Amino acid sequence: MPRRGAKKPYIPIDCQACHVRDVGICAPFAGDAQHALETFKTGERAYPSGRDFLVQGESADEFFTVLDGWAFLYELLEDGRRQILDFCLPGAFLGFQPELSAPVTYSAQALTDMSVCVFPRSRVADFVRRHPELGLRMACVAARDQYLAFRHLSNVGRRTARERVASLLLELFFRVRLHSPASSGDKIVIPLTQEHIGDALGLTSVHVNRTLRQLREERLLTLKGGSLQVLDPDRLAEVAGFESDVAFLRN
Amino acid sequence: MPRRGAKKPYIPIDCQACHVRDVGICAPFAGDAQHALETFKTGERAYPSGRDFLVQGESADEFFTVLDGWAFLYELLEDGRRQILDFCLPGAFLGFQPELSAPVTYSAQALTDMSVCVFPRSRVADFVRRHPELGLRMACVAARDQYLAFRHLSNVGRRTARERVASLLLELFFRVRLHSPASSGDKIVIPLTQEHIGDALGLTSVHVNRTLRQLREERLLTLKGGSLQVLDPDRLAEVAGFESDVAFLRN
DNA sequence: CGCGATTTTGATCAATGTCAAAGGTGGTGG
DNA sequence: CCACCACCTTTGACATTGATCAAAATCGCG
Repeated sequence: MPRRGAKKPYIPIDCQACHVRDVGICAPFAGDAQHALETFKTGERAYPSGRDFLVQGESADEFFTVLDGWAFLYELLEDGRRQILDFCLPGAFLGFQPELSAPVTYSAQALTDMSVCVFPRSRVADFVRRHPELGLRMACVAARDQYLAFRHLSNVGRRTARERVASLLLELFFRVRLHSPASSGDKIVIPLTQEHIGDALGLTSVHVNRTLRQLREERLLTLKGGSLQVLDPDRLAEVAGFESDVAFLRN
Repeated sequence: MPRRGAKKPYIPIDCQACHVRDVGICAPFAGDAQHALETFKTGERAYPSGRDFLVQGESADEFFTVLDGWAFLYELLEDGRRQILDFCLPGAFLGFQPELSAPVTYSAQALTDMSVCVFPRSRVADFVRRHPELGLRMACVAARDQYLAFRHLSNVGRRTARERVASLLLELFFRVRLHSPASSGDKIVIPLTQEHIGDALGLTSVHVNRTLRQLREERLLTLKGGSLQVLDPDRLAEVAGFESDVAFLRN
């Protein structure tokens, strides 16, 4: 159980300079409207790798946009089994709850050192009243997250281990390349252990390992030391059972 | 593959009389604000049991609130495997998309004869601008749906067949009793086949059957002819691995 | 009464989990 | 620079869950 400690101090920064300003929750405030957003956000904050910055059942009075680094959302069963629900990359919006004042329904842990943009729950209703675009935008972002959760559910419920692993890695491959301008190569950095992959896919890390070996032996991909290399994207997509649509790409 | 045909004619009705007016998307318009909603909704519509009223990949220019009856959302893999994503009861809001003009990302099928309230996508942005509460509300409802999808994912990814079946049936038991005022007894109507249950839980209908037999033999529940009787809610909750929280109840 | 859909059951099989141990790897302190 | 440690990966042997295939029983309904 990773330590949880005092919150890092806030580091206010202006939205104009933000590299995820056109993405997620912030997209509707392009250009001149951006100073409005600055009145809403509380500031920025950094979390070290491994930190649980949201804990299932505890109350939180803020939500976040990821600025840098990776995180993941997860649920823990009583006996310790863990299900990873989603991987969060820069631009992801998280911590928003069905009831604004209710405790959080999932936990979130930093996978790398990361920084987030912090918004106060207490002022969201008021802010949305003055900027209705934000409300609609949050609904759209939530709908997209639902879509991703549904895809994830289909993977876990109806696909084989092989298909699941191929599907997750390919999806992450595309998502990362979308965000990193230096996205040319067939290699990305992916800060996951095989245990993370297993917990996301409903598999044992041991079985993930065997599956990865198989995919490696077929020269489809390489996963080693936090670096994923996709050798044959087309054939991998076939294994993953992707239909033509790669629509989940945008963020 | 169920038939899909001409749309049923619209049946406009006033919101004051609506029995789900305090629920889902409509909740913020309680009382006098309700006539505003009436200017937004297009009308009502009926679908017969078995009808696919949303089809993955097709475009739709409307979204819905369920008024009566059950539906389910699902995804189909190329080879016919089906994953049921969610069961929709009266009050459920569905069909809203990450991009307002994009095609639907899942299919929806009526489980019983049902009626829905229809909203036009084309006017939502405009309406939200005039009624910001709706935007926030949609975001909250979407967040709740995400919570349910996450629970579902944890069930499928990290629980045994026995736990999954217990968990799904207990959840539906509570959800139904919440909505039907005559919710006293230990018996509810549940229009699912064992195949539906399997497709929701990532199991074979054969295995669902064996699991149900086991639960029946332990005098935990009875599922027969569309009627679910929960004989021992507490012990069933234990099997399902529910923590104390039954927070997912509200709609 | 008869038909199609669903449920039930048995026999067998395949995918994935469990347990255990042996390599690797990177980081830290001496 | 080395030794050690914690954590991760890899592999093997074996156990178990749930899938598959097939057939019978049952049910709802026209």
